[in-house]
Amino acid sequence: MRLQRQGETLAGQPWPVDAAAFPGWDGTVAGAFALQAQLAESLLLRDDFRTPLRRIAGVDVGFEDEGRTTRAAAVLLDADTLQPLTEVIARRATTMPYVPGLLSFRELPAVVAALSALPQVPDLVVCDGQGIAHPRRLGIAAHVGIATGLPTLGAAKKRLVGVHDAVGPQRSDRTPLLDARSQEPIGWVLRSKDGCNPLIVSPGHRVSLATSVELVLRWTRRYRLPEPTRLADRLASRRGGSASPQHSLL
DNA sequence: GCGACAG
DNA sequence: ATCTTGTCGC
Repeated sequence: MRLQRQGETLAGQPWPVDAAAFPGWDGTVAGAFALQAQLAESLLLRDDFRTPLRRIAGVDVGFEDEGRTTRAAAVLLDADTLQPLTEVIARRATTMPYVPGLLSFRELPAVVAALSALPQVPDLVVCDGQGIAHPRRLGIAAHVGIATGLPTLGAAKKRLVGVHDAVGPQRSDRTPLLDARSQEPIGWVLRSKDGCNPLIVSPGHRVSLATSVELVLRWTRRYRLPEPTRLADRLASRRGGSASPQHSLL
């Protein structure tokens, strides 16, 4: 990789801009950083969702054609039984490369398309990735929340930023994820299953720090990932599992 | 300058 | 994320 001047991207040129999804973005890294910081100011970090929750959704992304096509899967499930009600898939041409910290610029368009294809609006959305546990507090879960207005939270398999103590070995054991500089809490490191690596949980939009972990724990059954994200992950990654409604659109 | 770095 | 077999452990 070669040098990079101000206003340019890693490839030396601005990326194609999706005006609808990223209003005002100039396609540069600097512009993306500024947009993230600005959007993060609109995040509501208090519980502001329908109770009791009835239908929740899980979203995840996979790729086809050696990465040329982005495939987003959204699964709507009953908030109590966690049984899948509907599954949809949306495809979009991939426009951006993966850049740590800019994941939403690559996956958001397809994710929003998939959520829009659901027959009913979910009360809360679980995303595969960070919420506010991000350099500028706008991980994909937070961005999806701002873009759709829906309550969201992120359940990531790995840490992007933040520091934390060791986590206990038992399911439900957790430790706060803190901003390395301010020491402010930005999420949790949660042992969702015995013997498995912990999850990094953080609120996205309209969900509090305290509630984000409780919900992820409540929605995690016999696997490491919470059901919403686990099911969406299976769909997006072209894997199967058990029988369930397959309302594929697109 | 040297690592770290969601999916 | 994706390419992929076997293998160790609950």
